[in-house]
Amino acid sequence: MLDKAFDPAAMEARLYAASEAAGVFSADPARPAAPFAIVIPPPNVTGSLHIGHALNNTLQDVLVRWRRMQGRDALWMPGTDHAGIATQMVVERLLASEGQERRAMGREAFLRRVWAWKAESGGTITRQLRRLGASLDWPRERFTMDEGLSRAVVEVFVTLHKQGLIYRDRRLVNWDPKLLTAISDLEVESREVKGTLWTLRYPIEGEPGRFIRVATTRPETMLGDTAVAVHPEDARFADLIGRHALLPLVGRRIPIIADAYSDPEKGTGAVKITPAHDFNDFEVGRRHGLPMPTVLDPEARIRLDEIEGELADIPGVAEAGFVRSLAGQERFAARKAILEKLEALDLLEKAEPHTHQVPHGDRGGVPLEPRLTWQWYCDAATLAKPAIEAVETGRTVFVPKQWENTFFAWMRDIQPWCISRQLWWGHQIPAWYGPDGHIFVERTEEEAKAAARARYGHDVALRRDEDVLDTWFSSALWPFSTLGWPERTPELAKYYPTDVLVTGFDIIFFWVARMMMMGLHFMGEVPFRHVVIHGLVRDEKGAKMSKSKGNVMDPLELIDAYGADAVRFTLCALASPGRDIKLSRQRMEGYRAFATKLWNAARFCEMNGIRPQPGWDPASARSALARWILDASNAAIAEAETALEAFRFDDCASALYRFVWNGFCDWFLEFAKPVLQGPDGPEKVEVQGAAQHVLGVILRLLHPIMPFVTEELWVRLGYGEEAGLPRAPWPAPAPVQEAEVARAELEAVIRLISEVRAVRAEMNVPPSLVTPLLVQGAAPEVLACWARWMEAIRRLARASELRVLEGAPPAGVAQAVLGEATVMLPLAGLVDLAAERARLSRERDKAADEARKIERKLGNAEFLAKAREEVVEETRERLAAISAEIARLEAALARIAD
RNA sequence: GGGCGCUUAGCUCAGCGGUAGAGCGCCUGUCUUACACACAGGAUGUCGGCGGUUCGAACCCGUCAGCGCCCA
Repeated sequence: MLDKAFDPAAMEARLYAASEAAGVFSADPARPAAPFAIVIPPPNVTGSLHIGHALNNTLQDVLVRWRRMQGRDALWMPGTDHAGIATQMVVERLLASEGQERRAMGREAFLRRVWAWKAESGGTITRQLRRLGASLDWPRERFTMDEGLSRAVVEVFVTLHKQGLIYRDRRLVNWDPKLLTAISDLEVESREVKGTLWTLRYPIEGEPGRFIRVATTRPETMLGDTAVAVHPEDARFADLIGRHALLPLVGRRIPIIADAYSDPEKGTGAVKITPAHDFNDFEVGRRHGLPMPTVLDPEARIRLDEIEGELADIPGVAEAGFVRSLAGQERFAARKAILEKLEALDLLEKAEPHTHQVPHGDRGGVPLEPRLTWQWYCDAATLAKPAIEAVETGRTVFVPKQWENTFFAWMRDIQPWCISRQLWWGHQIPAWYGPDGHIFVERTEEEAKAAARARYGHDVALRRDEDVLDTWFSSALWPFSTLGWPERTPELAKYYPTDVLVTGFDIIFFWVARMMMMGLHFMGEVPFRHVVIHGLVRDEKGAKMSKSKGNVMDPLELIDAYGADAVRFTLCALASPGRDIKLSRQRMEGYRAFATKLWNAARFCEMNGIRPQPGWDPASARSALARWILDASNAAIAEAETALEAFRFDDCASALYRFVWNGFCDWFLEFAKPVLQGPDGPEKVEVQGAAQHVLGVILRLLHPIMPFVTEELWVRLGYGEEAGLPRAPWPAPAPVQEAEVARAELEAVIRLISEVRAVRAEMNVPPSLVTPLLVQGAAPEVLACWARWMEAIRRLARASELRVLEGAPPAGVAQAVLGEATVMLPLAGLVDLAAERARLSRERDKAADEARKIERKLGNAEFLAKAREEVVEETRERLAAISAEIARLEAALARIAD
């Protein structure tokens, strides 16, 4: 016997372990079944499961479990990402706590340490995914830094380099002065900062006392100014174009140039140009062939080596000694010193409060410095073209389609992708430098040496590039590198392209776009057919969850409290496309109640001799009740399937919720009770047969969303072996004879019971009081139908009998109008006649309102002429029905008039 | 500044051309032997404002307002 309530904590770990051990989550390329493949968005190896992962992986698991049950050879590829910066930071912090430092220990020792950390702590998130119930194919688990994937990375790098799509370039990059590495445009987060706009005066050469005023938010970079730009059509400065200003403090002669970049409306109309420290200035510098001295070192401290020779002393303008004193100063300290000096020289005109956007590193969180450095770049624009085309032609479809615009906007204006990082943890770039600086990009050191020998005629010492690749470079290969590429494995042949990618919109650029580019370039085919984009999980007030706000909901804690099934069901039910999810504990309580409801329905079945009957044939069902529930379960199957095909997890969840709770429990089991508790016989056998069949359908339909409670019941009730449900066949619709007739029959009974219940409740009739039902005006077939269901009506409507009223009704009746029939409940002494009159009048008025609306519609000649015929017909029928009802209500009122 | 999305019952959200829906909450009643994480019943909406298209608009188009996100 099942316990009174189910206890998820007691069963989840056991059930998962059994399935995993039985290998039911494993794909098999040798199986003839059609594939269904999803690759997991690899979580950071440093990560632990947060609510966003819970959503993302629940949705994937629902799809995978569903397709697996449909008989597909389903592969859900697990793995983690080495997460360059994040992991390096974690291990560096660990070292710091031990009083150690990365540089002091050296690269090799540090990397050994990271691997040791990974071996010890890297499995956290994969353990947590198991608690969620994620049916990943664990034996295939991969890591972006493992041997095979690293080989794929080298292969891709070398190939793209030989194709000219990866190259070295010296240009401005976003430099993180805290992490001391270049980062890509995408890792830049612009933050609004309340700062100051300073107006500086640069003296005009040869005209003492005349100045050009420039506005800047970054006075500390002025040491690297090599021009002042004004708009070519700005009359105020026309006579200055072509002349020179004297750069304060430094004494450098800098030209006043005309460039449309300078906006006459902004600031003073003149801007200082610092090509090595500002992206816009860099472009101006390029256009005008300006020198580009760097005046900040990697840690954003002042450095003077590139301008040392230019330092001069000009009274009232430049002071070489002062500038030298800035060397090594941190950028914000230098800013302060420079402003003070300018003020002292009367070259600082004003300072105004100014709010502006300042680029920050998304990892380090400090303001970035544009820095002129050599880095490796990937020609994303070239790779993007086929990816754009693939989405345009529908080879890959975004769901919701809306997101394709976001994808296009990014891809059509894509910039060169800076792929080198000045870190140690990651894939080291396979490039070696010869003594003359020539670069050899090869798969191995041996090949690089051979290439060098071929070039120089003898062996030379090669120096390997120290940098590693952007983490997203290896992630971009994930859909094929995990399948064994560059080997031509059976897995690659069978599962690529994968079917679906499920992810959040925040990584469309980082990851989806890059997988599209690399997949198309190296596999010649898109990496996935559908990209399902889900929303962000927020707290119940709609605020983003964050540690600092303290509103984080920990999925593991939620699983402990409500069970994994309830967490999963909640996430599915709330996953409306294109919307963020506002998650609340209250919602989760509601869906835990649903799991309990299912458990108790199964318990009821068990108590009433409802056991699995594998050979039971639904087509043999004769009774209306059996046919009705079988037909309803067919509808539920269709609804669930349609929803999942469209990635409508919310629709799937609500359709199943309704069917199980309202259809199966509230009506079917209630109707079944009189039969089940009555004498043995064919009727009971048939109801038991239908019940076991439909319960089996329910357990399978719910399994993708609620794998644990369904599997526990599946096994406990005897539907199958342990670990059997994940591979049980997805339910097929059962053939049902004359389903229409059964539907009409049950609808008539439900209607009667509902109406009688409503009347009783409104009249405050105590449930303990049973009454006869007196019927007037019912069609003979309806009467017959009700008679057949008398036992159920007796229980559910608390009726003692149902009989046709001959002659006048007794005094003190409450009445329910159902179409042509009127049902009366004799309640002499109990019924408050005034209340009953009020209730019936209210109903009458509502019906009359509705009738008026319909009449107006039918009175409109244009409606009759232009509306579709079925619509007109339907409207007429509605009017007829409602008119009849009004007449019955009037009659009922007349019967109890005072 | 550009782009996208949202605005429907107290709350969270479905519905996206032909009779306004669900869950929760609220109110009333009930230990009716599967389930009080339950059962039965009830109340609650000029579907953000305005204008247009249409026989007919929550739904399509325009416009305004408020909110949110992304990119400059």
